[in-house]
Amino acid sequence: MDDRKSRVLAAVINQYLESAEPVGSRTLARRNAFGLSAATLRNELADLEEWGYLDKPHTSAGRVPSDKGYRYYVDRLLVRRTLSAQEADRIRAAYRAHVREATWFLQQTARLLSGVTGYPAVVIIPPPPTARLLSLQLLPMGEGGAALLAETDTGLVAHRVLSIPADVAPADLALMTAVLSRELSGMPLAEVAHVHLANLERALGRHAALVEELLSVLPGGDTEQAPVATVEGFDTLFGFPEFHEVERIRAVWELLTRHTLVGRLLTGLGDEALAVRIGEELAEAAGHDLSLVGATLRSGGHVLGHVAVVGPRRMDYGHVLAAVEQVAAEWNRALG
Amino acid sequence: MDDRKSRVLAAVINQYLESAEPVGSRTLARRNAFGLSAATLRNELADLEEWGYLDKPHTSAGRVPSDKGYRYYVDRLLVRRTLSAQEADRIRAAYRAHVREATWFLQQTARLLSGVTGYPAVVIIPPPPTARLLSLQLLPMGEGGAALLAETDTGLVAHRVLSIPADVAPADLALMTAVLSRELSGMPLAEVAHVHLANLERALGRHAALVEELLSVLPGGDTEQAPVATVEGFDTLFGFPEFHEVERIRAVWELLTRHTLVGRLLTGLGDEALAVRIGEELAEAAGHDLSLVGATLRSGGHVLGHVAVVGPRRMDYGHVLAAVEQVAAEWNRALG
DNA sequence: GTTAGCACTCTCTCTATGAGAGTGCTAAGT
DNA sequence: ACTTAGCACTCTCATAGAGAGAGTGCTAAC
Repeated sequence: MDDRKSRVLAAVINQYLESAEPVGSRTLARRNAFGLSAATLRNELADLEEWGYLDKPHTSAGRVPSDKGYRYYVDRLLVRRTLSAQEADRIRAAYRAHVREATWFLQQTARLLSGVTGYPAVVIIPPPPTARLLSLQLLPMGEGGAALLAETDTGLVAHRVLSIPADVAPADLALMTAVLSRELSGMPLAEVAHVHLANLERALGRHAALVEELLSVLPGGDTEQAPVATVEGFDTLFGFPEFHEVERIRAVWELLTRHTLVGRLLTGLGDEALAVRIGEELAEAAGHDLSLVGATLRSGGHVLGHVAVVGPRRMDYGHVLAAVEQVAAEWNRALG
Repeated sequence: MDDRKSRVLAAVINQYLESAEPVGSRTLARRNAFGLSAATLRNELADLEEWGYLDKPHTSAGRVPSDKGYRYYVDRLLVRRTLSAQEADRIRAAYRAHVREATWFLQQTARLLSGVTGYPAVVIIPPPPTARLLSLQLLPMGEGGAALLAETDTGLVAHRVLSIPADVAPADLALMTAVLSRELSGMPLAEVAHVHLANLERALGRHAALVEELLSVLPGGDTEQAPVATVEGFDTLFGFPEFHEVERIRAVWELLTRHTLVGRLLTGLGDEALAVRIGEELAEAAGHDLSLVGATLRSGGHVLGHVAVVGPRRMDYGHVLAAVEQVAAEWNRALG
């Protein structure tokens, strides 16, 4: 692949990113100052197609980038862009807040990323098998209420507000807190909901059953063992011609909202700091005309979850890469 | 409108609810045992059309119910159905949990209703001007963290987990809690975020700025003055032929996710216990082929918010009415 | 009041046609 | 040896016309 072919490939892809229409030799010659005629470009295009960088929808249509073409473009041809000052500020500002709730954080991050890029964004935090309970508090909360707060070593706090029977006094809650802290702290979160309460029962007496019930609603517990995932900006897809059929939209919806699918999508990123997956590389049937730009979220040393922008393969990779990278960096800084 | 015409209208609507296709006199005669010929039915249909209960998409098509037709059907012809035992159980079970968080409650309710009916469901709780702060607590939470818990007289609890500077000791938090409780309790929630802190400043000294910042992230405060709304089950719409064009889907998405629009939609219900809005009755441009079945959520005496199922006008009103009614009743029982 | 019959209307599907865009190949030019 | 003009060919898309199918409204007979 010589230099000229690279330039031609880049030109085809850039034009296709804008127009979403197959690119023909004529318009390519006219719009770019190659100093080459359409006929010469046709030869170049034929070579690029033969080598698999371009596809043709049908015999007499222009060329369209293939997965391999996009891949080459992203790896070698793309000029890494930096975000505008406003965008960078917007991202920094978002992480200046004091809030430290898992759900709030996820939603803010997804919304921010979708807002900046104009594509849907998804954040997922699988309940990490490694996450351990640091503290567990049960606090009186108005009449008949109690707050259950659980802090893990991932830096995020899970919490639930519960109602409790009237005959449970604040002192009882304090007792439960003491017992639970002693018995459960340091325990992997995944086990908390299933913990056998033999020890607890003796210590808690008549409240044992209540505690068991309370623990089961803890996020990450029985009722919410699915990973916590948030998708924002789905509606941006309505604007792209590649999703003008309902079936396409539906397939992407399915992909983005079914936790198992998103989970597979994002855990596939492993611990790469910044990764791009194009079309078939996603290895999801529904995703063959999608691309994903993702990053790994860390807390302390280990992998906390992933954040990604998902959009049509015809995506503004330069911009999205910069945005995802920046957001992940700010997140990691804020929680690291 | 004599009895026979009513029966004909009901038959047309029932058939249209199933098929989504205009109903012709021939099939109508064949499927229903009216003991009448197609020709006679044609006369009846012509009358019903003239009176505005039916429409014709074009001259030589069958009949389709009009808003007025659906309205008559819902008000007079519909046989109120009861939910199946399983459905009723499912709804009851959902409200047996001890959780009392606003967001959790909203999401559960919307998901439940959508799951039972097969249409999208939406729950909205506008920040009630009448809601007053009952208690406000600031509790230490792990290292560098604090939980801000605010209980209002609507029975739901708002809360945020925050990070705080390292030099703020638990004792400081206790002080803040005491001062804030004294100064703010009984205050309408809407004012809390804007409260002038003259009194507080004296009492809190160097922590005043911090407190001010914390209060601003309180739900219902500055950063979240929009009503809390949740939509679940949007994807059910993909299955209906009336939404097979992306523009339709997009319009409904817009309607359901823009808080101002949902707000208008649902506050339009006033305090009706159970209400049906059909097509143009919604008074929303995007909603002219939608219907809504909504109910009012109460807490104590006053209106807390609304819950609704939104779907195509061609909706299984009997089933949806029963489900919405039941869910609202359970909610009101759980929080009343 | 009900029904059969019939002309009429409108949509939907299928087919044919032509315009437009683009390709691949060949032969000539540099 | 590379580049370019020219041209035949292919494929899609938009348009128009024909015919089938479904349904209506009206009339006249029961």
